[in-house]
Amino acid sequence: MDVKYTFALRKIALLGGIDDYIAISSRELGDALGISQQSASKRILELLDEKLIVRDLGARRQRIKLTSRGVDEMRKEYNEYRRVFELTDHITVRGKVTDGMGEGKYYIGQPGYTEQFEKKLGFTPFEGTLNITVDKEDVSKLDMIKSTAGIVIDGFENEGRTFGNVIAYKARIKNIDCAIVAPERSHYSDVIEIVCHYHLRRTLSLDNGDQIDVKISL
Amino acid sequence: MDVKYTFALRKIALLGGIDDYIAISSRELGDALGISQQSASKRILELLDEKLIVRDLGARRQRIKLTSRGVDEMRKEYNEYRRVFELTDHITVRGKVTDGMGEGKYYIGQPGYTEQFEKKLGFTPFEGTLNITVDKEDVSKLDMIKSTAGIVIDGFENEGRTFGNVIAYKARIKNIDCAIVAPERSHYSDVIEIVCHYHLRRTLSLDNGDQIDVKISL
DNA sequence: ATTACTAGTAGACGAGTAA
DNA sequence: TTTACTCGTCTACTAGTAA
Repeated sequence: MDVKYTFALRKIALLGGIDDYIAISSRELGDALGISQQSASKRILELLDEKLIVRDLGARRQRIKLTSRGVDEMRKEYNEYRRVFELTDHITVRGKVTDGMGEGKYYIGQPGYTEQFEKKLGFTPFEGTLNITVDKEDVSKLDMIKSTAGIVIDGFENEGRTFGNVIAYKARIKNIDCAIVAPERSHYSDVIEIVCHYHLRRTLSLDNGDQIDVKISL
Repeated sequence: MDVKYTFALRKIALLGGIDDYIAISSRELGDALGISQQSASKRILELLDEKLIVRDLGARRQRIKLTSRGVDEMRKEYNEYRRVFELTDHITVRGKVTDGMGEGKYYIGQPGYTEQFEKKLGFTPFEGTLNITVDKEDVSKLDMIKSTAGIVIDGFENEGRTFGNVIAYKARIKNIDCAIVAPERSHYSDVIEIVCHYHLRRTLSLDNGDQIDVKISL
Protein backbone atom coordinates (compact mmCIF):
# COMPACT_ATOMS: atom_id res chain seq x y z
CA MET A 1 0.00 0.00 0.00
CA ASP A 2 1.39 3.31 -1.08
CA VAL A 3 1.64 5.86 1.73
CA LYS A 4 -0.03 8.59 -0.28
CA TYR A 5 -3.08 6.41 -0.76
CA THR A 6 -3.57 5.86 2.97
CA PHE A 7 -3.07 9.57 3.58
CA ALA A 8 -5.82 10.47 1.11
CA LEU A 9 -8.00 7.67 2.46
CA ARG A 10 -7.64 8.98 6.00
CA LYS A 11 -8.67 12.50 5.03
CA ILE A 12 -11.69 11.15 3.17
CA ALA A 13 -12.61 9.07 6.21
CA LEU A 14 -12.27 12.09 8.51
CA LEU A 15 -14.57 14.05 6.24
CA GLY A 16 -17.18 11.35 6.80
CA GLY A 17 -16.50 9.11 3.81
CA ILE A 18 -16.22 6.05 6.03
CA ASP A 19 -19.92 5.90 6.86
CA ASP A 20 -21.53 7.23 3.73
CA TYR A 21 -20.96 9.04 0.48
CA ILE A 22 -19.59 12.56 0.84
CA ALA A 23 -19.84 15.21 -1.85
CA ILE A 24 -16.35 16.57 -2.40
CA SER A 25 -14.80 18.24 -5.42
CA SER A 26 -11.27 17.46 -6.50
CA ARG A 27 -10.34 21.01 -5.56
CA GLU A 28 -11.68 20.57 -2.01
CA LEU A 29 -9.89 17.26 -1.62
CA GLY A 30 -6.75 18.85 -3.01
CA ASP A 31 -6.97 21.60 -0.39
CA ALA A 32 -7.46 19.02 2.37
CA LEU A 33 -4.42 17.09 1.16
CA GLY A 34 -2.27 20.10 0.37
CA ILE A 35 -2.01 19.22 -3.33
CA SER A 36 -3.42 20.72 -6.53
CA GLN A 37 -6.86 20.10 -7.99
CA GLN A 38 -5.24 18.15 -10.83
CA SER A 39 -3.30 15.89 -8.47
CA ALA A 40 -6.36 15.32 -6.30
CA SER A 41 -8.34 14.32 -9.39
CA LYS A 42 -5.59 11.86 -10.30
CA ARG A 43 -5.47 10.58 -6.72
CA ILE A 44 -9.19 9.84 -6.83
CA LEU A 45 -8.75 7.90 -10.05
CA GLU A 46 -5.91 5.93 -8.47
CA LEU A 47 -7.97 5.14 -5.37
CA LEU A 48 -10.83 4.00 -7.60
CA ASP A 49 -8.37 1.85 -9.54
CA GLU A 50 -7.15 0.26 -6.30
CA LYS A 51 -10.78 -0.30 -5.27
CA LEU A 52 -10.20 1.68 -2.08
CA ILE A 53 -13.09 4.05 -2.77
CA VAL A 54 -16.21 4.04 -4.90
CA ARG A 55 -17.58 7.05 -6.71
CA ASP A 56 -20.97 8.28 -7.74
CA LEU A 57 -20.08 10.80 -10.45
CA GLY A 58 -23.04 13.16 -10.49
CA ALA A 59 -23.58 15.89 -13.07
CA ARG A 60 -22.27 18.64 -10.81
CA ARG A 61 -20.66 17.10 -7.74
CA GLN A 62 -18.98 13.73 -7.39
CA ARG A 63 -19.69 11.75 -4.25
CA ILE A 64 -17.19 9.22 -2.87
CA LYS A 65 -16.90 6.82 0.04
CA LEU A 66 -14.47 4.15 1.19
CA THR A 67 -14.95 0.53 0.13
CA SER A 68 -14.64 -2.21 2.76
CA ARG A 69 -11.15 -2.77 1.39
CA GLY A 70 -10.46 0.90 2.03
CA VAL A 71 -11.77 0.63 5.58
CA ASP A 72 -9.60 -2.46 6.15
CA GLU A 73 -6.48 -0.59 5.09
CA MET A 74 -7.34 2.22 7.47
CA ARG A 75 -7.97 -0.19 10.31
CA LYS A 76 -4.58 -1.80 9.70
CA GLU A 77 -2.91 1.56 10.23
CA TYR A 78 -5.10 2.33 13.22
CA ASN A 79 -3.95 -0.93 14.80
CA GLU A 80 -0.33 0.01 14.26
CA TYR A 81 -0.96 3.23 16.19
CA ARG A 82 -2.78 1.35 18.93
CA ARG A 83 0.20 -0.93 19.31
CA VAL A 84 2.43 2.10 19.66
CA PHE A 85 0.29 4.01 22.14
CA GLU A 86 -1.82 1.51 24.01
CA LEU A 87 0.44 -1.42 24.49
CA THR A 88 2.80 -2.62 27.04
CA ASP A 89 3.60 -6.25 26.30
CA HIS A 90 0.24 -7.96 26.44
CA ILE A 91 -3.43 -7.54 25.59
CA THR A 92 -6.24 -8.93 27.71
CA VAL A 93 -9.40 -10.03 25.98
CA ARG A 94 -12.52 -11.09 27.81
CA GLY A 95 -14.94 -13.69 26.55
CA LYS A 96 -17.28 -16.54 27.36
CA VAL A 97 -16.44 -20.23 27.31
CA THR A 98 -18.16 -21.84 24.32
CA ASP A 99 -18.62 -25.31 22.87
CA GLY A 100 -16.31 -25.99 19.97
CA MET A 101 -17.24 -28.27 17.13
CA GLY A 102 -14.79 -30.92 18.22
CA GLU A 103 -12.62 -30.16 15.23
CA GLY A 104 -9.80 -28.79 17.34
CA LYS A 105 -9.28 -32.15 18.96
CA TYR A 106 -8.65 -33.81 15.59
CA TYR A 107 -6.12 -31.23 14.50
CA ILE A 108 -4.27 -30.87 17.79
CA GLY A 109 -3.89 -34.64 17.90
CA GLN A 110 -1.83 -34.66 14.69
CA PRO A 111 1.80 -35.51 15.58
CA GLY A 112 2.94 -33.06 12.88
CA TYR A 113 1.52 -30.27 15.02
CA THR A 114 2.13 -31.59 18.55
CA GLU A 115 5.87 -31.94 18.03
CA GLN A 116 6.11 -28.33 16.98
CA PHE A 117 3.95 -27.13 19.87
CA GLU A 118 6.39 -28.70 22.29
CA LYS A 119 9.40 -27.15 20.60
CA LYS A 120 7.95 -23.73 19.85
CA LEU A 121 5.51 -23.14 22.74
CA GLY A 122 7.20 -25.17 25.47
CA PHE A 123 4.36 -27.55 26.28
CA THR A 124 2.67 -30.63 24.86
CA PRO A 125 -0.94 -29.74 24.21
CA PHE A 126 -3.82 -31.52 25.83
CA GLU A 127 -5.85 -33.12 23.06
CA GLY A 128 -8.60 -30.60 22.53
CA THR A 129 -9.08 -26.89 22.48
CA LEU A 130 -10.99 -24.49 24.68
CA ASN A 131 -13.19 -22.20 22.61
CA ILE A 132 -13.90 -18.67 23.77
CA THR A 133 -16.37 -16.27 22.21
CA VAL A 134 -14.77 -12.88 22.63
CA ASP A 135 -16.95 -10.07 23.99
CA LYS A 136 -18.09 -7.57 21.35
CA GLU A 137 -16.08 -4.70 22.82
CA ASP A 138 -12.84 -6.69 22.70
CA VAL A 139 -13.15 -8.14 19.20
CA SER A 140 -11.13 -5.28 17.72
CA LYS A 141 -8.23 -6.35 19.92
CA LEU A 142 -8.07 -9.57 17.91
CA ASP A 143 -7.11 -7.47 14.89
CA MET A 144 -4.24 -6.02 16.84
CA ILE A 145 -3.05 -9.47 17.82
CA LYS A 146 -3.27 -10.74 14.27
CA SER A 147 -1.21 -7.79 13.12
CA THR A 148 1.69 -9.03 15.29
CA ALA A 149 4.00 -11.76 14.10
CA GLY A 150 2.87 -14.80 16.09
CA ILE A 151 4.63 -18.16 16.11
CA VAL A 152 4.34 -20.11 12.87
CA ILE A 153 3.48 -23.80 13.25
CA ASP A 154 4.38 -25.28 9.86
CA GLY A 155 1.85 -27.28 7.91
CA PHE A 156 2.51 -30.82 6.66
CA GLU A 157 0.91 -33.73 4.83
CA ASN A 158 -0.29 -36.92 6.47
CA GLU A 159 -2.04 -39.86 4.80
CA GLY A 160 -2.80 -37.73 1.74
CA ARG A 161 -4.36 -34.90 3.75
CA THR A 162 -2.87 -31.42 3.77
CA PHE A 163 -2.62 -29.61 7.09
CA GLY A 164 -1.98 -25.88 6.63
CA ASN A 165 0.21 -23.51 8.59
CA VAL A 166 -1.13 -22.47 11.99
CA ILE A 167 -0.23 -19.27 13.81
CA ALA A 168 0.10 -19.48 17.60
CA TYR A 169 0.11 -16.61 20.09
CA LYS A 170 1.40 -17.25 23.61
CA ALA A 171 -1.17 -16.47 26.29
CA ARG A 172 -2.04 -17.05 29.94
CA ILE A 173 -5.36 -17.86 31.54
CA LYS A 174 -5.36 -17.44 35.31
CA ASN A 175 -1.55 -17.75 35.17
CA ILE A 176 -1.59 -21.02 33.27
CA ASP A 177 0.52 -20.96 30.10
CA CYS A 178 -1.46 -21.63 26.97
CA ALA A 179 -1.66 -20.39 23.39
CA ILE A 180 -4.23 -19.12 20.94
CA VAL A 181 -4.10 -21.01 17.67
CA ALA A 182 -5.61 -20.00 14.34
CA PRO A 183 -5.23 -21.18 10.74
CA GLU A 184 -2.79 -18.92 8.92
CA ARG A 185 -5.39 -17.66 6.49
CA SER A 186 -8.40 -17.46 8.77
CA HIS A 187 -11.25 -15.14 8.10
CA TYR A 188 -12.79 -12.88 10.70
CA SER A 189 -14.23 -14.60 13.76
CA ASP A 190 -15.03 -13.67 17.34
CA VAL A 191 -14.19 -17.16 18.56
CA ILE A 192 -10.64 -18.00 19.63
CA GLU A 193 -9.26 -21.49 20.21
CA ILE A 194 -6.92 -22.13 23.11
CA VAL A 195 -4.46 -25.01 23.42
CA CYS A 196 -2.89 -25.87 26.75
CA HIS A 197 -0.93 -28.64 28.42
CA TYR A 198 -3.82 -29.06 30.85
CA HIS A 199 -7.49 -29.75 30.37
CA LEU A 200 -8.53 -26.17 31.07
CA ARG A 201 -12.22 -26.91 31.44
CA ARG A 202 -11.53 -29.38 34.23
CA THR A 203 -8.51 -27.65 35.78
CA LEU A 204 -10.34 -24.35 36.12
CA SER A 205 -13.82 -25.89 36.51
CA LEU A 206 -15.14 -23.97 33.52
CA ASP A 207 -18.66 -24.29 32.15
CA ASN A 208 -20.16 -22.86 28.99
CA GLY A 209 -20.96 -19.19 29.42
CA ASP A 210 -18.36 -18.58 32.12
CA GLN A 211 -16.57 -15.23 31.78
CA ILE A 212 -12.82 -15.57 31.37
CA ASP A 213 -9.84 -13.27 30.75
CA VAL A 214 -7.15 -14.29 28.30
CA LYS A 215 -3.86 -12.41 28.58
CA ILE A 216 -2.07 -12.57 25.26
CA SER A 217 1.66 -11.86 24.93
CA LEU A 218 2.83 -9.72 22.04
CA MET B 1 4.18 17.36 7.92
CA ASP B 2 5.22 15.31 4.94
CA VAL B 3 3.47 11.96 4.73
CA LYS B 4 6.68 10.05 4.16
CA TYR B 5 8.08 11.39 7.41
CA THR B 6 5.14 10.13 9.49
CA PHE B 7 5.34 6.78 7.72
CA ALA B 8 9.00 6.38 8.65
CA LEU B 9 8.30 7.68 12.14
CA ARG B 10 5.55 5.11 12.65
CA LYS B 11 7.79 2.22 11.61
CA ILE B 12 10.52 3.43 13.95
CA ALA B 13 7.97 3.70 16.76
CA LEU B 14 6.71 0.19 16.06
CA LEU B 15 10.26 -1.11 16.25
CA GLY B 16 10.45 0.32 19.77
CA GLY B 17 11.94 3.73 19.02
CA ILE B 18 9.20 5.50 20.94
CA ASP B 19 10.38 4.34 24.37
CA ASP B 20 14.10 4.14 23.93
CA TYR B 21 16.94 4.14 21.44
CA ILE B 22 16.87 1.28 18.95
CA ALA B 23 19.89 0.09 17.00
CA ILE B 24 18.90 0.01 13.35
CA SER B 25 21.01 0.25 10.21
CA SER B 26 19.87 2.29 7.26
CA ARG B 27 19.57 -0.95 5.31
CA GLU B 28 17.23 -2.46 7.96
CA LEU B 29 15.11 0.68 8.05
CA GLY B 30 15.06 0.68 4.26
CA ASP B 31 13.76 -2.89 4.27
CA ALA B 32 11.07 -1.97 6.82
CA LEU B 33 9.99 0.99 4.68
CA GLY B 34 10.33 -0.74 1.34
CA ILE B 35 13.01 1.68 0.10
CA SER B 36 16.74 1.41 -0.57
CA GLN B 37 19.54 1.77 1.94
CA GLN B 38 20.48 5.07 0.33
CA SER B 39 16.99 6.50 0.60
CA ALA B 40 16.62 5.28 4.18
CA SER B 41 19.87 6.99 5.07
CA LYS B 42 18.56 10.18 3.51
CA ARG B 43 15.23 9.78 5.33
CA ILE B 44 17.05 9.54 8.66
CA LEU B 45 18.93 12.73 7.89
CA GLU B 46 15.67 14.45 7.00
CA LEU B 47 13.99 13.28 10.22
CA LEU B 48 16.98 14.54 12.20
CA ASP B 49 16.75 17.85 10.37
CA GLU B 50 13.05 18.12 11.27
CA LYS B 51 13.96 17.24 14.88
CA LEU B 52 11.56 14.30 14.79
CA ILE B 53 14.24 11.82 15.88
CA VAL B 54 17.57 11.99 17.65
CA ARG B 55 20.54 9.83 16.80
CA ASP B 56 23.45 8.36 18.67
CA LEU B 57 25.86 7.59 15.84
CA GLY B 58 28.05 4.84 17.24
CA ALA B 59 31.14 3.46 15.54
CA ARG B 60 29.36 0.44 14.12
CA ARG B 61 25.61 0.82 14.63
CA GLN B 62 23.58 4.00 14.83
CA ARG B 63 20.86 4.16 17.46
CA ILE B 64 17.80 6.36 17.00
CA LYS B 65 14.64 7.25 18.90
CA LEU B 66 11.76 9.68 18.49
CA THR B 67 11.93 13.15 20.01
CA SER B 68 8.93 14.46 21.94
CA ARG B 69 8.08 16.40 18.78
CA GLY B 70 8.17 13.12 16.89
CA VAL B 71 5.87 11.49 19.45
CA ASP B 72 3.49 14.47 19.21
CA GLU B 73 3.23 14.09 15.45
CA MET B 74 2.47 10.40 15.86
CA ARG B 75 -0.14 11.10 18.49
CA LYS B 76 -1.80 13.61 16.19
CA GLU B 77 -2.24 10.91 13.56
CA TYR B 78 -3.35 8.39 16.16
CA ASN B 79 -6.06 10.81 17.25
CA GLU B 80 -7.24 11.16 13.66
CA TYR B 81 -7.68 7.40 13.51
CA ARG B 82 -9.46 7.36 16.85
CA ARG B 83 -11.87 9.97 15.57
CA VAL B 84 -12.55 7.78 12.56
CA PHE B 85 -13.01 4.52 14.42
CA GLU B 86 -14.10 5.36 17.94
CA LEU B 87 -16.27 8.37 17.63
CA THR B 88 -19.84 9.15 17.23
CA ASP B 89 -20.40 12.82 17.97
CA HIS B 90 -19.25 13.23 21.54
CA ILE B 91 -16.65 12.11 24.04
CA THR B 92 -17.33 11.59 27.72
CA VAL B 93 -14.55 12.28 30.18
CA ARG B 94 -14.79 11.52 33.87
CA GLY B 95 -13.09 13.50 36.57
CA LYS B 96 -13.24 14.95 40.07
CA VAL B 97 -14.44 18.39 41.07
CA THR B 98 -11.43 20.45 42.11
CA ASP B 99 -10.76 23.89 43.55
CA GLY B 100 -9.57 26.33 40.93
CA MET B 101 -7.25 29.19 41.69
CA GLY B 102 -9.96 31.77 41.34
CA GLU B 103 -8.37 32.98 38.14
CA GLY B 104 -11.22 31.82 35.97
CA LYS B 105 -13.60 34.22 37.69
CA TYR B 106 -11.43 37.22 36.72
CA TYR B 107 -11.19 36.19 33.09
CA ILE B 108 -14.78 35.13 32.61
CA GLY B 109 -15.89 38.45 34.08
CA GLN B 110 -14.23 40.40 31.26
CA PRO B 111 -16.95 41.88 29.00
CA GLY B 112 -14.70 41.20 25.97
CA TYR B 113 -15.18 37.50 26.64
CA THR B 114 -18.74 37.39 27.99
CA GLU B 115 -20.23 39.07 24.92
CA GLN B 116 -18.69 36.44 22.69
CA PHE B 117 -19.80 33.58 24.95
CA GLU B 118 -23.37 34.71 24.55
CA LYS B 119 -23.10 34.97 20.78
CA LYS B 120 -21.00 31.86 20.13
CA LEU B 121 -22.09 29.47 22.87
CA GLY B 122 -25.65 30.61 23.41
CA PHE B 123 -25.47 31.47 27.10
CA THR B 124 -24.12 34.18 29.37
CA PRO B 125 -21.60 32.58 31.67
CA PHE B 126 -21.92 32.55 35.42
CA GLU B 127 -18.95 34.44 36.81
CA GLY B 128 -16.61 31.65 37.71
CA THR B 129 -15.48 28.32 36.37
CA LEU B 130 -15.87 24.77 37.61
CA ASN B 131 -12.53 22.98 37.60
CA ILE B 132 -12.39 19.26 37.00
CA THR B 133 -9.32 17.08 37.34
CA VAL B 134 -9.72 14.47 34.64
CA ASP B 135 -9.14 10.82 35.61
CA LYS B 136 -5.81 9.43 34.44
CA GLU B 137 -7.39 6.96 32.02
CA ASP B 138 -9.35 9.71 30.27
CA VAL B 139 -6.59 12.28 29.91
CA SER B 140 -5.72 11.05 26.41
CA LYS B 141 -9.24 11.95 25.35
CA LEU B 142 -8.35 15.59 25.97
CA ASP B 143 -5.85 15.31 23.12
CA MET B 144 -8.60 14.14 20.84
CA ILE B 145 -10.78 17.06 21.81
CA LYS B 146 -7.95 19.53 21.27
CA SER B 147 -7.38 18.07 17.82
CA THR B 148 -10.90 19.14 16.83
CA ALA B 149 -11.64 22.68 15.79
CA GLY B 150 -13.39 24.16 18.82
CA ILE B 151 -14.99 27.60 18.95
CA VAL B 152 -12.56 30.50 18.90
CA ILE B 153 -13.26 33.26 21.41
CA ASP B 154 -11.17 36.17 20.17
CA GLY B 155 -8.72 37.92 22.45
CA PHE B 156 -8.76 41.67 23.08
CA GLU B 157 -7.07 44.43 25.06
CA ASN B 158 -8.54 46.14 28.08
CA GLU B 159 -6.92 48.81 30.25
CA GLY B 160 -3.52 47.98 28.81
CA ARG B 161 -3.82 44.25 29.51
CA THR B 162 -3.81 41.71 26.70
CA PHE B 163 -6.34 38.89 26.86
CA GLY B 164 -5.46 36.06 24.45
CA ASN B 165 -7.67 33.89 22.31
CA VAL B 166 -9.63 31.21 24.12
CA ILE B 167 -10.90 27.97 22.59
CA ALA B 168 -14.30 26.72 23.77
CA TYR B 169 -15.78 23.25 23.33
CA LYS B 170 -19.49 22.76 23.84
CA ALA B 171 -20.31 20.22 26.54
CA ARG B 172 -23.06 18.98 28.82
CA ILE B 173 -22.96 18.01 32.49
CA LYS B 174 -26.06 16.14 33.63
CA ASN B 175 -27.86 17.61 30.62
CA ILE B 176 -26.98 21.17 31.47
CA ASP B 177 -25.34 23.05 28.59
CA CYS B 178 -21.87 24.30 29.36
CA ALA B 179 -18.50 24.62 27.70
CA ILE B 180 -14.88 23.74 28.30
CA VAL B 181 -12.62 26.73 27.90
CA ALA B 182 -8.85 26.75 27.48
CA PRO B 183 -6.28 29.35 26.43
CA GLU B 184 -5.44 28.91 22.74
CA ARG B 185 -1.85 28.01 23.42
CA SER B 186 -2.23 25.98 26.58
CA HIS B 187 0.27 23.38 27.60
CA TYR B 188 -0.66 19.92 28.76
CA SER B 189 -2.91 19.72 31.80
CA ASP B 190 -5.30 17.21 33.31
CA VAL B 191 -7.53 20.00 34.67
CA ILE B 192 -10.38 21.37 32.54
CA GLU B 193 -12.32 24.54 33.21
CA ILE B 194 -16.05 24.63 32.67
CA VAL B 195 -18.15 27.72 32.08
CA CYS B 196 -21.93 27.60 32.40
CA HIS B 197 -24.89 29.92 32.67
CA TYR B 198 -25.61 28.41 36.08
CA HIS B 199 -23.54 28.07 39.21
CA LEU B 200 -22.83 24.39 38.68
CA ARG B 201 -21.47 23.76 42.16
CA ARG B 202 -24.70 24.95 43.73
CA THR B 203 -27.12 23.76 41.05
CA LEU B 204 -25.76 20.23 41.13
CA SER B 205 -24.69 20.32 44.80
CA LEU B 206 -21.12 19.49 43.96
CA ASP B 207 -18.30 19.25 46.46
CA ASN B 208 -14.58 18.86 45.89
CA GLY B 209 -13.74 15.26 45.04
CA ASP B 210 -17.16 14.42 43.58
CA GLN B 211 -17.02 12.23 40.48
CA ILE B 212 -18.60 13.82 37.44
CA ASP B 213 -19.05 13.00 33.74
CA VAL B 214 -18.56 15.70 31.12
CA LYS B 215 -20.01 14.97 27.70
CA ILE B 216 -18.14 16.99 25.11
CA SER B 217 -19.54 17.64 21.62
CA LEU B 218 -17.24 17.29 18.64
C1' DA C 1 -18.72 25.81 -12.06
C1' DT C 2 -17.02 20.70 -12.68
C1' DT C 3 -13.34 16.50 -14.05
C1' DA C 4 -9.27 15.14 -16.12
C1' DC C 5 -6.20 15.27 -20.20
C1' DT C 6 -1.27 16.65 -21.96
C1' DA C 7 3.12 18.60 -21.35
C1' DG C 8 6.95 20.32 -18.90
C1' DT C 9 9.53 20.28 -14.70
C1' DA C 10 11.12 19.61 -9.97
C1' DG C 11 12.37 16.36 -6.90
C1' DA C 12 12.59 11.61 -5.09
C1' DC C 13 14.73 7.47 -5.93
C1' DG C 14 18.45 3.95 -6.25
C1' DA C 15 23.15 2.64 -8.37
C1' DG C 16 27.74 3.36 -7.79
C1' DT C 17 31.02 4.38 -4.67
C1' DA C 18 33.93 6.98 -1.09
C1' DA C 19 35.16 7.12 3.62
C1' DT D 1 30.79 -4.14 7.62
C1' DT D 2 28.80 0.74 8.29
C1' DT D 3 26.85 5.88 6.56
C1' DA D 4 26.04 8.98 3.03
C1' DC D 5 27.83 11.45 -1.04
C1' DT D 6 27.08 12.32 -6.37
C1' DC D 7 24.58 11.65 -10.33
C1' DG D 8 21.44 9.93 -13.84
C1' DT D 9 16.70 8.32 -14.34
C1' DC D 10 12.13 8.36 -13.75
C1' DT D 11 8.18 9.36 -11.24
C1' DA D 12 4.83 12.61 -9.41
C1' DC D 13 3.64 17.00 -9.37
C1' DT D 14 1.41 21.41 -11.24
C1' DA D 15 0.04 24.60 -15.07
C1' DG D 16 -2.57 25.06 -18.96
C1' DT D 17 -6.55 23.77 -20.98
C1' DA D 18 -10.33 20.84 -23.10
C1' DA D 19 -14.76 18.95 -22.43
